[in-house]
Amino acid sequence: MNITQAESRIMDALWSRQPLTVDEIMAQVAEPQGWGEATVKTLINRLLKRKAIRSDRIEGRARYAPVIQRADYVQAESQSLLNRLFDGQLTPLVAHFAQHRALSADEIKQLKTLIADLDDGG
Amino acid sequence: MNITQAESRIMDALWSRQPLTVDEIMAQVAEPQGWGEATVKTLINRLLKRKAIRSDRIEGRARYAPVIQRADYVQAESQSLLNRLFDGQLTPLVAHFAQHRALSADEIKQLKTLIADLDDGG
DNA sequence: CAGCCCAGGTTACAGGCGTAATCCTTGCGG
DNA sequence: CCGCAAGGATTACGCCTGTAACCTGGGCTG
Repeated sequence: MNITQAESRIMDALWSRQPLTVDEIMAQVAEPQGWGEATVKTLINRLLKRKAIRSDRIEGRARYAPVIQRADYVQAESQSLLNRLFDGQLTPLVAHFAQHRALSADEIKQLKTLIADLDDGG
Repeated sequence: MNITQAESRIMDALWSRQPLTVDEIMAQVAEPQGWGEATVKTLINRLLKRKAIRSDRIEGRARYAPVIQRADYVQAESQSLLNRLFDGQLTPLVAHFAQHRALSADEIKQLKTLIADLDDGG
């Protein structure tokens, strides 16, 4: 279920609130892109065709809602990146950021807390 | 400096060893893809044109070497993913994996060690 | 010195993606 | 009941990407 970058903007709108009409999606999505309505409609129809979203006619208007879950999409994208660049492992990615983006003390603290919680909770 | 997925296979070869001739790249790259030589040549030329790699004629043969660094590429790709999916933050990505991919005890230990070292070393 | 072969460069082409205009359908107002 | 407008579907189109065939210039061989 490949979702392109442009399409993912539509998905984002629907993941944040659903179901939405074309106009409502336009409102959420047109912001930085400056897309025309026709463009949004095309994206919607491509997503429909691939069953990534679904349309229900409610009160005479078509409303669109996501079929695939955001978590699944995020998972697939992230795992794909890990596979391509970090041998499928999460730790090397964190290590990379540690070296090359100079994690702030705050971020390190957050991570530490998170990991600690995992230990406890898991 | 956008590098496509197919192109990144060429880059991987050159990052692992350089400079390489077309034949040598073929040897490293053809493996799972089953690419013909013409395909590899095209990819090489596209990368050349965009100055992602460079060619030097050594002993009468063209040898190719990366111009852009792997770390930079990895950084750009990773940051782009974080921006698109995790609000630019690393911690939410780790948190996501913690929830959805059930990190193994071993991975958690690795991460913990890594974070601890960051604290010390930084 | 002529031709051939090979490495390297140039052109090709189909499918996907971003972007959009155009067409069709159906409910509503007259 | 008829036409029109809004909404939704269909078609369009150029660029990018994956994949590859073809052309060319220069050195080796006879």
